[in-house]
Amino acid sequence: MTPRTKEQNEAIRTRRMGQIMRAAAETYVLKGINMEMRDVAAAADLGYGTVYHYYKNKYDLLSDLLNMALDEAEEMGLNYLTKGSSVKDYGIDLLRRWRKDPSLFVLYKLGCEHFRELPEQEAKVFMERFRQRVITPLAEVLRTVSGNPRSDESAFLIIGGLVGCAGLSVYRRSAEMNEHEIVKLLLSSF
Amino acid sequence: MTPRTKEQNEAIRTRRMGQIMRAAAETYVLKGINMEMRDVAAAADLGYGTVYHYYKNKYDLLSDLLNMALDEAEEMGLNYLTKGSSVKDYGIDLLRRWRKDPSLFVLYKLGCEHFRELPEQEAKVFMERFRQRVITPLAEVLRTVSGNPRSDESAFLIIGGLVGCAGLSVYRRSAEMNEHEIVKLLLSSF
Amino acid sequence: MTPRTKEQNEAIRTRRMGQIMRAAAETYVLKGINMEMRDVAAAADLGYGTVYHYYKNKYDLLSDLLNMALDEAEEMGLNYLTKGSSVKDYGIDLLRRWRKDPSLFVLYKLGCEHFRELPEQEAKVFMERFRQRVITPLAEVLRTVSGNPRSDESAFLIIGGLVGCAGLSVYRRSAEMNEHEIVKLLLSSF
Amino acid sequence: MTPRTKEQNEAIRTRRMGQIMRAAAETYVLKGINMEMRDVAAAADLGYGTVYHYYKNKYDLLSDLLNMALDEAEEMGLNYLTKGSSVKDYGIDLLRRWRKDPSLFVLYKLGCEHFRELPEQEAKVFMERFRQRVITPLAEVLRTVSGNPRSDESAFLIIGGLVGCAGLSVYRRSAEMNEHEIVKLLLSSF
DNA sequence: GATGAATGAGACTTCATTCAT
DNA sequence: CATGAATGAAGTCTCATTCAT
Repeated sequence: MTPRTKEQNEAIRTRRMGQIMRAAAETYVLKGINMEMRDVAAAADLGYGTVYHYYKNKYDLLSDLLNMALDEAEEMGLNYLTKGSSVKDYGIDLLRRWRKDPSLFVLYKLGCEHFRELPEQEAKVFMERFRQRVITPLAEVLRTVSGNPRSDESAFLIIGGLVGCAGLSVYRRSAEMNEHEIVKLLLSSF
Repeated sequence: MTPRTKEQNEAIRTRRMGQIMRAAAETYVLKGINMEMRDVAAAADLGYGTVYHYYKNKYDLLSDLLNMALDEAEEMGLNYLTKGSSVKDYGIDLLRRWRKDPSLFVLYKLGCEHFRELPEQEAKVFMERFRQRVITPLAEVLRTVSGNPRSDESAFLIIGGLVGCAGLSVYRRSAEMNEHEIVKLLLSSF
Repeated sequence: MTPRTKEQNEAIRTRRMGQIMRAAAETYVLKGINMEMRDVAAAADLGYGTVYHYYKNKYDLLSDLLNMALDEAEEMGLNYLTKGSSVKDYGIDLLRRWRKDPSLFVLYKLGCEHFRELPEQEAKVFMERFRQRVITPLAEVLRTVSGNPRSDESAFLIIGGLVGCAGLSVYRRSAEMNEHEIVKLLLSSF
Repeated sequence: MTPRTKEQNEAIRTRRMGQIMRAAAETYVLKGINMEMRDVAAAADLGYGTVYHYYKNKYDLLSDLLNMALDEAEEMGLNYLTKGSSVKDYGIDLLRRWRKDPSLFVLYKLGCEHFRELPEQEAKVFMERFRQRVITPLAEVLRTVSGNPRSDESAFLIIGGLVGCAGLSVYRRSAEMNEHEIVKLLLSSF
């Protein structure tokens, strides 16, 4: 009888956007940049008009997805720095999160590809953010731990290697991923 | 106005197809699966009708590209097995070839993504070939070298890690790539 | 929490419909046939669901608008005929009303364009009404005043010319419109 | 056997663009801003992909149309100024051209509506051009002829009135338009 | 052999309209 | 009565592919 309150609407919006985001991440992992809005809508179990109710277009959706993931990635990095656990633990943690949260994996994957499939301008912006909020914090640690002067480069390599290995199971869509084996291969020197 | 001889025509064909293939690989690296035939033609410095003169369609072109690369990859593997050089040398060699020949990198990259952006049927076929002609030979060596029983898995991880690391410079389109650093990171245990 | 009386509801309805109608006219002037229901709702300072609470659809709203305007136009014509003022005064009066009431201007504007942006059937109906209730009465006067035998044609031309001139200030959304100058230009022979 | 020469291609392009432009003008007159690219293509007797081969999008097409018309309008104005014929002759000429060349009519029509159905930025640009290349030259003449100090305003009114009147027959899609009657109504004082 | 004009399937996106609250 | 979330029909536009020269 009375229309929904502002709060109710806000709650709906929040829920829907989460739903869509999750669907988008899954769809992206499956199809890559050619994911269709129809697929996303279907995966979110919504009409596809609804996706456009919340996101102006495909790249807007992808942007939001990446920004959310950047927040999570940064927070995870800080958390790791604070707790001061080892690089190996960091790797294990990362691999586990990627498996649980596809959007996080998508961020790192695109980051390692310099976001090349995004519109040029956007790619530049995200690359900068990725470097600042993900790579540099890790590089900082590497510098502390091993006195590596080219640690930015090394941080990139570590992430690149992890992404490459993780992709193998992500794209196989197998539940299993032997984080320990990967970390042993890549991070045995830490 | 004398017509060309058969040999001359054949020579032209061969040259053109090489030109197109190389252009396709470069374009793929730049744009991913969304590379346009127009881009390929432009990169090859040919009219875009010409690409269709040589290749029936986009996937035909991509297939040819991947098959060529498979040949090269297999040969390189055999060569390596014969000469019996170390896993590290193999890695270094691989990284160098990827830098020089984008199509070879594209093969390994797609392989690590299970060729997921190709039409399903084609993806299956290529995945099978990739495993047989690239992964298994490497796994064989690993088994010999280290007695690793899960060596297929390990071979995949090594390739995945290398692809992830190599991508960092490939996509940055920088000439430099520190093969030794990458190999030290990934293959220090070999 | 006492429910509203019938009268109160009726009053609300009337007020709302006026609000929406005026908003629709303003929006139409601004955007033309591509006016969006969202724009109308926003201009009326109402939620956009509310517009649909009162009008079944866009053309229903436009129809109502035009019918209201037709009533006013006809009444104005009768009034003018009765009072027997000059064609010039009629012109001045018309220009003033258009400035004050956008919906009236919209009616004449669409009339001069044969309602061509409306669905065909509706266009026909409105064209007929427009002719009967607006053009013919004016033509009648012209015939009396100047013995013009093609007075329907002339009436149309007069209205067309006035609409064309008025549009200049209407679309500029400037408050000022020099009615006297316009009438001097167009109706100096009357 | 040989591909087309540059000149042949250029000739084709020119012809096609003319064909499309003419079709667009006709379609615009018929449907207004809601003209569909399909309609334009059909009117030009071309596949609709072809329209996009020549014009990036609907507004690009409309822009080109208006710019062409601006050229013609300006030239006509200059011609008229040079020959020094009367304002009445100018009116007659204008009305005749509008009848023969819909794109010219579209320009003046949109000009009188401040190009309000175009994207805001574009509207501003075109309004400026319209004023400079169409209105001001006419105003110049009016100033000379009648010493009118507000001649810009008057020039607009004259054009507005003519457009309003001309629209009556244009939208009726009747071949006949009594230019003399219109000019007598509007320009008897010149 | 080489080219670019022409095309339409299919993806993207808008917006009128429905509907639950 | 009032609202905005949800939806899909219908339009816009891209791009792989065909074809005449």
